Amino acid sequence: MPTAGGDAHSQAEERLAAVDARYTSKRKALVEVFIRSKRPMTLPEVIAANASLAQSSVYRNLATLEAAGVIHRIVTSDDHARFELAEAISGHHHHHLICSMCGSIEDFTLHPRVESAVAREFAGVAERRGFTTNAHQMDLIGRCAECATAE
Amino acid sequence: MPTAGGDAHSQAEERLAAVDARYTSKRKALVEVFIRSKRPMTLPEVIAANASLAQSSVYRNLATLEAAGVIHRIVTSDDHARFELAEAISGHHHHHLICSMCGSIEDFTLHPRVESAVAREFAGVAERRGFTTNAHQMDLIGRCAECATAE
DNA sequence: TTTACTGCAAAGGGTTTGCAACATG
DNA sequence: CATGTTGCAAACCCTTTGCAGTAAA
Repeated sequence: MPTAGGDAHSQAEERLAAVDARYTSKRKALVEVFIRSKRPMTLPEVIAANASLAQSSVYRNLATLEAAGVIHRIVTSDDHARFELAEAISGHHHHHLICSMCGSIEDFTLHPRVESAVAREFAGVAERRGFTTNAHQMDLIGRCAECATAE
Repeated sequence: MPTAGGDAHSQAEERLAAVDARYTSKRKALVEVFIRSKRPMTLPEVIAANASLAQSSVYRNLATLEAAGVIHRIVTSDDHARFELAEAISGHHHHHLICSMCGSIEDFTLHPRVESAVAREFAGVAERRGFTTNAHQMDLIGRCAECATAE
């Protein structure tokens, strides 16, 4: 099931094609930034990673890639939204440690046993409520190691 | 542990006092709006529920109440943030069904067994990463019954 | 050549903030 | 009285959008 890192680009191309969008060099460069990154990134971080990307185009391309299911957007109370490769692309189901002080986000995973127990529960709830579910988010909110000592 | 609905006000007063803030009539009215509401509310909804509340004061008071641990803020990709009573006040540990089309939010709960299995996992992860954890969020993203049929 | 994409600059809009009047202890 | 709160209006700033030029099918 997990997708090898290498064909994230071809996956992206396919998914874009399914939405009648092109996999342009700018979009490729954008996806490349996320492949290289180990954690969700804000827009300034994306542009810092590749200065040839224009702000408005990045926002537009992230929206397009999100609609195509290539990119996932994470919104916290931090100023900037953060973006990462969608799980279907990264092949890496995970959760987030979100620092409520500095807004940084790290990934972590759960034991498969707990993960599937939760998934079953979620499916039951969704069905009972007539809710069509795409995804869940299961994140830890707190203070990262740095911020905990900083204070 | 769960707090009876009735003393949400006194809890709020205590927590505000701990932060050297007053429990003014406006703040009381604001908390009252949340006590009466069954789901997280946006700012326009709060003001619609009590027109005597001024926008900027509500934002400021929500920030104060959030800092005091009385109110919890939920940010989604919807335009407005949503607010609800903090679990310590409502005494009601729950999760959210978030509609990615209309932004509406409903509450739901999990079986205590699954809930505590997840809590244990989270605690372990937090410890290993040096993360000081206050809370977790475990929400379902999808389409509410209305939006699913609407399309 | 037709349609999608890009980038600049400007607009949009939820949230925050300055400040003067007010209430509270 | 001294300090915290309120409300209006203006400022903020992340994000979106208009538009003219450019690349791709």
